[in-house]
Amino acid sequence: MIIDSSEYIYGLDCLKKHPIFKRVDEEDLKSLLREFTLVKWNKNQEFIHSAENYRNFHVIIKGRVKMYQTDPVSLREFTLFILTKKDVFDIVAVLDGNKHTTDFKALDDVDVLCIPMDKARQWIDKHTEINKALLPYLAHKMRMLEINLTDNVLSDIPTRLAKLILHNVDQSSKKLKLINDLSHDELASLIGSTRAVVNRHLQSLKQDGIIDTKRKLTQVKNIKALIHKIENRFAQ
Amino acid sequence: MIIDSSEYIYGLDCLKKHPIFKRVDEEDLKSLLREFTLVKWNKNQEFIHSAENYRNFHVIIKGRVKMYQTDPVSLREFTLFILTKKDVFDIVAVLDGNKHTTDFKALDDVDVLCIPMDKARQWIDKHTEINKALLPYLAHKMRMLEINLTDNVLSDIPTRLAKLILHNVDQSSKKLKLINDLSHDELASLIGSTRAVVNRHLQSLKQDGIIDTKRKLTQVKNIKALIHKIENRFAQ
DNA sequence: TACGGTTTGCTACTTAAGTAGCACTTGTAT
DNA sequence: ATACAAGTGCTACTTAAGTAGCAAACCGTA
Repeated sequence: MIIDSSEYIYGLDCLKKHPIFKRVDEEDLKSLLREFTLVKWNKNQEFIHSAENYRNFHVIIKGRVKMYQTDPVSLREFTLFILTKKDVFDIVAVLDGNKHTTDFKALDDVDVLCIPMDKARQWIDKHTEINKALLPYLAHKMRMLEINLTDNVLSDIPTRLAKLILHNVDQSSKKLKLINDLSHDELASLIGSTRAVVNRHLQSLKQDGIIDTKRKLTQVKNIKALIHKIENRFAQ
Repeated sequence: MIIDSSEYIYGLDCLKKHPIFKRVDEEDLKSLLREFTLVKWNKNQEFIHSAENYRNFHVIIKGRVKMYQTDPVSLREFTLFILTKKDVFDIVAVLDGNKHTTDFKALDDVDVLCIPMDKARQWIDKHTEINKALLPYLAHKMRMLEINLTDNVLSDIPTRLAKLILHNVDQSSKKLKLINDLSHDELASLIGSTRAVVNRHLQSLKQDGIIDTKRKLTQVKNIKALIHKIENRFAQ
């Protein structure tokens, strides 16, 4: 990236505010930024793990990226994370050096800062102070994955769906964030189910007055009832 | 821990060979070891996350510890990891400082090195070189969790069970390790199912000549057929 | 405004996972 | 040696998840 270009200034501004990078010495940050490229992805663009251009490390500046895996037998997809502004990927592949069998897809028009894996690895190796920020970040992701795992393995589909919605309600505005405009197919992929089944249970939530749905838009009307549904699975 | 006690020598020996601690300067390691206590847990002893004595960080020296979560509604348990020699826990709680809703249970008689969470945190903060070993360790666990998640959410139970067995076959000896002597209840907890269902499918694997089971002992007889079962779920 | 692709809503059907219950076996402690 | 707890094998039953297929609604755009 060329110094003092508009991209450079945009990128530097983002990294300075970034929870992982903000404690890095500014000169080191600038040297790192020179290695980055600013890349724009179109909505719905996909990045399959077997592809060549895959071996990069990314910092999301704008938009959502879903990280998912596909079951080779059933061909069904499961979304591990919806990554957004301030997320980085794929940090696991950077750290252990192995190829990840994970695919990525842009859910919006996306801006990412992009750097080859081995350069990222070298930089981390030299600037070990970054580890202090990386470890809590990774720990947080790990914890989310554990919750995801337990919820999705032990609960039935209506409960998984209710939990998915509850976890994505903004506490203050009471509106859905991050997943509000996803299709039923995408929602199904988040809870390991299928379009038809998700639709079935969304209808049921709608009938109970708990949510309101329009095309690609879900809103919560009654959070208390939603929580009650999760906590009293057997009493319905 | 008292310097040069038999416990101390045992502990130092373990840490020196430990993938996470072996690169730490020996004097630093000794100072750390003085803060540790060697604790022995009996087989089947449980550690519930709400309990007080829970706020420690541990290094496993001997035996297996299962890390699991319980669904508060169905009361069914799901095993996230079977931790063993050279594993540490709970590193996530150390790193992000939040309480973990995870429980632990000793599957064998277990020896652990034990240190209060906040002391572990302080020590990591001072000796940042440990992060270089911690990050790949955490990344590896994360990757295992992702595989666990995708497998257990997208596959049917016979496939989950077959994958569980396959992932735990020792490539050279062809014998099951880590899970060979677990009850059907414990196996069920590893794939998010129930005892009766696991038993049903184990019988079917047995009838197909793929495995051989005795009380608390499972052996694989035909790995190729096991793999075939996983890859051809629909052609049976 | 007409077209095609995507998304949604719904019905009917199939199948596998979960549940309950019981008898039998095995290991361990007394 | 006996009693008891834990683990296993099995039957019958219930229910919810997945599948297939179709029609209507919606959106962008030619």
